[in-house]
Amino acid sequence: MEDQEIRKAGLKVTVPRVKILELLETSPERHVSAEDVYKMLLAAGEEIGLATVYRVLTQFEAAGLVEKHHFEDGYSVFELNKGKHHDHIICVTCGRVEEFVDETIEKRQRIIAEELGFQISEHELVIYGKCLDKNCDCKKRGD
Amino acid sequence: MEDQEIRKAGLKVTVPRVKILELLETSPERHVSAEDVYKMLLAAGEEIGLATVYRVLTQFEAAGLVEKHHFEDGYSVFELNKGKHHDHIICVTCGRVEEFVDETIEKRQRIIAEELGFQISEHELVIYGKCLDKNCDCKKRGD
DNA sequence: GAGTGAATGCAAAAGCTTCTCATCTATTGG
DNA sequence: CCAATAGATGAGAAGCTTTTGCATTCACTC
Repeated sequence: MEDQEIRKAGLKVTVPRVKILELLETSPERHVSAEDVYKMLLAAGEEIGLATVYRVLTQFEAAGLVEKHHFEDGYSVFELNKGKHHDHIICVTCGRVEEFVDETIEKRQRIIAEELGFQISEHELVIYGKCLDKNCDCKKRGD
Repeated sequence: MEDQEIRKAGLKVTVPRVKILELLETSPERHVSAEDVYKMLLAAGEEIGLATVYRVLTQFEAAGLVEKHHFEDGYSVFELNKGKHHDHIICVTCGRVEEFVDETIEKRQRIIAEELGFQISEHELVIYGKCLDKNCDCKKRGD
């Protein structure tokens, strides 16, 4: 299970690494900060230091197991790498994050980069807006 | 000149504000960090505190005079608001920033937001890549 | 030109993230 | 199964960017 992925990444299979990977795979919220992970581990009764959480997430990122994003709040969020690229749309009211992929946008980006003489290594598109879903928690709470 | 814009923003016309706005208008690099601004002011012989630079830039942003962006390096960069929205492509080698606008991408974003039930307030698209321009400083330096 | 509310500078503090280092642990070979 | 060792961890210190508190100074109004 998780052990193999960690081993494949060239890392020793340790309790913190297994627990963090497990947590990323089972968390209801895919996009979590290091602090979130730390708190969830504490809540689950795991004694794992915040520094370790940062180290492990960084290693997982280097190994391609997770992706790191910089949304507008100043801290980073991590998510399990599902293998397929996608962009994000975030509700400025409730913070809900939705993912999407649009081949038209992807294609235009490649064309633009070429026109400007760049060789794309990656890109990050984030749309901010208000989610209009009546059933969203932020509507029920009225914030 | 600058005085009017500052006054229009509902702010008193002070030396720090005028100097910072001047600097943003004349700087060869459009995208600057607070630290950059601070250092440029020092270099120009101005005695303006870093805290003031942050405060002024934040006020300018609130007033719509400048825009703040979060690229991948952990700190924020500011640029003069020219009025028309644009996205960025950044060279991961030399840090050069180019701006672009693509109506196709803009349109797709509006459609995606609508489909997902969001009302767009803003968005940020950043493409990272290597610039292939032989004349770019980063090529000449060979980094 | 005086009065007042806002702006500034400095230092301290606050977030997030990384580093240091002593201690502990997973892995390997015997 | 155990010892040796390279690597991992935890706790706190430190680093960076950004914000805040407060006494002082300044811009605008009358």
